Amino acid sequence: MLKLTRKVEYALIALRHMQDKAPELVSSTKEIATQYNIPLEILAKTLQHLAKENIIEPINGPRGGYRLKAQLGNINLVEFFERVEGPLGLSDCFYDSNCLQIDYCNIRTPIQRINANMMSMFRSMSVQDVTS
Amino acid sequence: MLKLTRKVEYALIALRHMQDKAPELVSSTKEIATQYNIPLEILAKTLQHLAKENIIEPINGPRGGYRLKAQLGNINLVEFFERVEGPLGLSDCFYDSNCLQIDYCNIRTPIQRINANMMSMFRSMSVQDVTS
DNA sequence: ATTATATACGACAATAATTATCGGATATAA
DNA sequence: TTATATCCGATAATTATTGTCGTATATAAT
Repeated sequence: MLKLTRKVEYALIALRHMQDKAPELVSSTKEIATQYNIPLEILAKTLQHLAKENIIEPINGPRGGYRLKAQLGNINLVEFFERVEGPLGLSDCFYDSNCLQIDYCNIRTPIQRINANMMSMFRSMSVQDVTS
Repeated sequence: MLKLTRKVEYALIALRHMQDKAPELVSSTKEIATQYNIPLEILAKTLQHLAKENIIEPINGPRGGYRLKAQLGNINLVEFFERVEGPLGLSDCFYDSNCLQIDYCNIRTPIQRINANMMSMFRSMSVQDVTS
């Protein structure tokens, strides 16, 4: 409960890895997977996803890989989580409503309040706060 | 990702239900399950758990059920979540360490910082903030 | 005492979410 | 032309969550 997914963790590890290099240098999936002991194929998917989101830039071919494209300081953590994993919320009744309790639920409003607190906490931090 | 479990939600629904009654009145599992459309057996387990945790008091036999025992204002949400679901954290490397990345991980410290923020946010609210 | 209704609880099953794998395609530097 | 890299859909395995079943125990009402 209340955990990050591996995908998000792998994404952050990779971004921090790239951030630690000079900006023009390229990091390959294999290089990152090896260094941090991450399954290659999963990391590959994750990086492809980040590339589609224009957070990193892919370089094809041999000696290719990825390098940072977006300003990590401009992406807050709610935005980042949602771009990597989709809609965010303590309960899914906040963005999707096939919940059996929804018609009678007596905690929806208070949970929504707590959810707002959580969101605003994550929104107050940027990806760069994790990668520096 | 970052969701509450149903078990926690059911527990909060039940606690709020009890809180809405005069303190000496008893609520049965069936009554709550019916009213909020919660699977009876699961709710039963959840309430047994809350009883073991001394958060509610069981009354056996016909016309039995449960009523509040603890002061909900004195239980903060981190404590509550942990008493219902066990150890809490954005990643499980904070309380259990068979993570393949742990030796090389470059985001452990920053994630721990964010985790601390999240904890302190949840610690600043009590169960009563949800049930009132 | 007997019965009906309630909690107690271990074992198990189903479902859903997450994590991981496979196969083959395209791009490009050497 | 070849080797190395990204790209990407389909699928499999694993784990976590959610739900079910069967049976035991407690007790109020009759």
